[in-house]
Amino acid sequence: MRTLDPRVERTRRVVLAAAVDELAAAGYGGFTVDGVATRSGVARSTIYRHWPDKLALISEAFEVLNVQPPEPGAADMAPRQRIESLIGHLAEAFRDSPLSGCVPALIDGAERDPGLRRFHHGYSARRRSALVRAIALGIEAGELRDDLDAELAAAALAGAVLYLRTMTPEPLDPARARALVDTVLGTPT
Amino acid sequence: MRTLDPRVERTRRVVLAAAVDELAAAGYGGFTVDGVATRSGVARSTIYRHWPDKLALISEAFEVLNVQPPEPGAADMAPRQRIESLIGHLAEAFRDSPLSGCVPALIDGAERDPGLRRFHHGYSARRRSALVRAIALGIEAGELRDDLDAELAAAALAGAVLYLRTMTPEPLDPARARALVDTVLGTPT
Amino acid sequence: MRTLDPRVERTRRVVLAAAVDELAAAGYGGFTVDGVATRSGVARSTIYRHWPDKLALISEAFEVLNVQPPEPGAADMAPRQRIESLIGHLAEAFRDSPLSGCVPALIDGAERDPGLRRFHHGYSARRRSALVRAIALGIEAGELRDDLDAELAAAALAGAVLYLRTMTPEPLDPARARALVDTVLGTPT
Amino acid sequence: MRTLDPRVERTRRVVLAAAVDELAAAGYGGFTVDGVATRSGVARSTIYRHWPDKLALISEAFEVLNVQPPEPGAADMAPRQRIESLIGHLAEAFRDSPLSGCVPALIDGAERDPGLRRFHHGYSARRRSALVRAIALGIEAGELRDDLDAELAAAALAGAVLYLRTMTPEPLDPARARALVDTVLGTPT
DNA sequence: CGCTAACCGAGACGGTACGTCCCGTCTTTAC
DNA sequence: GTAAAGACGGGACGTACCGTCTCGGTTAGCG
Repeated sequence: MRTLDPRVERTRRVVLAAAVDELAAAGYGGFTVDGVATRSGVARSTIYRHWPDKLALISEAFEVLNVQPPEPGAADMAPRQRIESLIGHLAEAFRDSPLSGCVPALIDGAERDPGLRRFHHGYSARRRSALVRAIALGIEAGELRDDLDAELAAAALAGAVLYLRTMTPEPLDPARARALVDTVLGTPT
Repeated sequence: MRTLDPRVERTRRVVLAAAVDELAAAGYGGFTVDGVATRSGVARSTIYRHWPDKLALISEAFEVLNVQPPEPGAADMAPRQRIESLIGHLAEAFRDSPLSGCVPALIDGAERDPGLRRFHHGYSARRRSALVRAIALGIEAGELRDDLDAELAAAALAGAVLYLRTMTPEPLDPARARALVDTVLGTPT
Repeated sequence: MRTLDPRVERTRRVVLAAAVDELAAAGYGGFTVDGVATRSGVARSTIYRHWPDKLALISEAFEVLNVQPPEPGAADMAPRQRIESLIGHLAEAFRDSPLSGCVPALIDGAERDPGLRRFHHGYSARRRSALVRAIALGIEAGELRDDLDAELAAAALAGAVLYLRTMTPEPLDPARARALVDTVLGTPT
Repeated sequence: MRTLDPRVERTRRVVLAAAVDELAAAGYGGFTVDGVATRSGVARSTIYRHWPDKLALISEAFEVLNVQPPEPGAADMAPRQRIESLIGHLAEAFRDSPLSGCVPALIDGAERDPGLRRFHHGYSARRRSALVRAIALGIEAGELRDDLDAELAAAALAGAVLYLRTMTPEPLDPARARALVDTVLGTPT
């Protein structure tokens, strides 16, 4: 059983893709195994052969979305530029990507299911840490105010994107990422 | 129909209270009319006589939670003090109040149901406006940096509270509200 | 709740009728609640509201078949005539009636389910007792051989009908009921 | 395929044995290919390689049970003795043998499946013919009443055994085989 | 202070989705 | 190269809610 049966590989792939679609379309609450079966063309019984229940499927579908933003040439960027880039990517992801439609579902789901919560918090921590690192570097380099709490600043930056996405009709326009950074971290002198 | 039948009044009251409990306990997804009926001791049919469907009940349950933080003596406070107070209240609400358990549900629910979304965004806007006003006042008074965008700053402050509540295991400790304000708005000179 | 809700009465009636059909068509093994739902036009969920499970429905469907052959003027008949009449009716029932198609199902079902078994044996006993009584009367009256064991003779008579129905392609022709009686009880002198 | 692969022979043997067990334990309705696979230790797919479907396996399992009662020295016995012996064997088989548990299943199964029905009726006919022959001989020899219909008498004798097995809680005690024969055929003078 | 209108409880009903179990077909892997 | 493993589509099971509906019984408050 070392090598994976190609049928299994194929089934897992198409079902997960369909699950992501379903999640974005119907949300955590409206997510339906029947819907995934229909979308994917895979029989319900087959889905249940691979995932013990709906929750397991949802959790794994979320993991599919977990595509870390690349950090190419992170070292080459000035901290502030790096921060703007990260926030820009975040705003982008929260506006356009399939992830965007799933964020509310993920937040609610994490509230109910411990496993999903673990995944969700872990993923957020990983994403956040890049931002925290960049802010800390900026402070160290004297490029940012030294009264900043890097953790809180990161939470404020990412939180603003989250807030505008989930609490207002208009998510943050990626073009305004710089304005946000300026507001929170101060205009560079 | 001017005066309300006391039976109706009583039914609406106990059902809504039960609905809030149910929401906090089971979340948006696990919310069950049967559950509310059981909790409240009111028959399911009676509930459906007063609310057209589950969503309407949920929406109205949320409105019950909508207790605007009082603004007594708002004028008496210095803007910065006022901001700290508002954020402190927000952090409090997001940690302890029954509202806290419902926020994730509300976020996901708003994503699916237009009516709930309207309510949710409207409510957030009302809450946010107090913060924006205070920040604008602070800028005007020269108490805050003049390169601040009041709207973005408010989103960053409230967003940090939201972010820590929904994306990390630990919501913001109200005692750290001041540290957050200092980080986002700058330490007062 | 003394009087029965007419909807309930109606549902029970049409579902049981459909269940009898299904039983005759598909047998004990092939019996399907879905099939009954389709036949009856009653929703599956409604069926399950009235019967806890498939078995309960099957059992009650069998009871519907339990229409005791009338014993009008039983006293007026000579014992032998009475016996021939009973066997004739039995042969008739085993050839034509809806019961006929269900007998094999009943026999197999009784083997698996204790409740069904109780019903089945009790019903058989009631049916048999009329025959036993008639035979005993015949012996007493000197109309039948006195070396007959009434119980065994009844089992042989009813058993022949059962045997021909279940173990051969051709059930007993009711016209041959008399021949059967003559063979088992002896030709009247 | 002239000579049988010993592995095939072995597989057929153990699977059939397991099938008989399964049949007796679960009945026609509860019979499960999975169950046979588990009981026998042979993989489901292997079973399906040797039998086209569940029914074929069941049918052949029944044939395993088809061990005709030996007729050694049949010629040596007086007809009546021969009849008593046959009925005694039958009563025995219907009380103790693995066959007994399968009879109801066989009866119901034969009702639904033509192939099984053919087998079932054919087998019954073979078994019955020995009885019919013995009765006919007895009539010929003047040992039995000459108003007997041999076929009906055989059906009555075998039917009584069947009836008591399937329609009453107590199958016929083999010790009472003689009493049954006496009742149906008359006490020998 | 009695009548009428409404509210209330109980719960039947048709649906939809869940997660389980088994069937019979089929591919894939391993011996 | 054949047997074992087991994936797959399919379909029934029994459970849990949903939202609609009908039915009597009670209770408020108007006349």
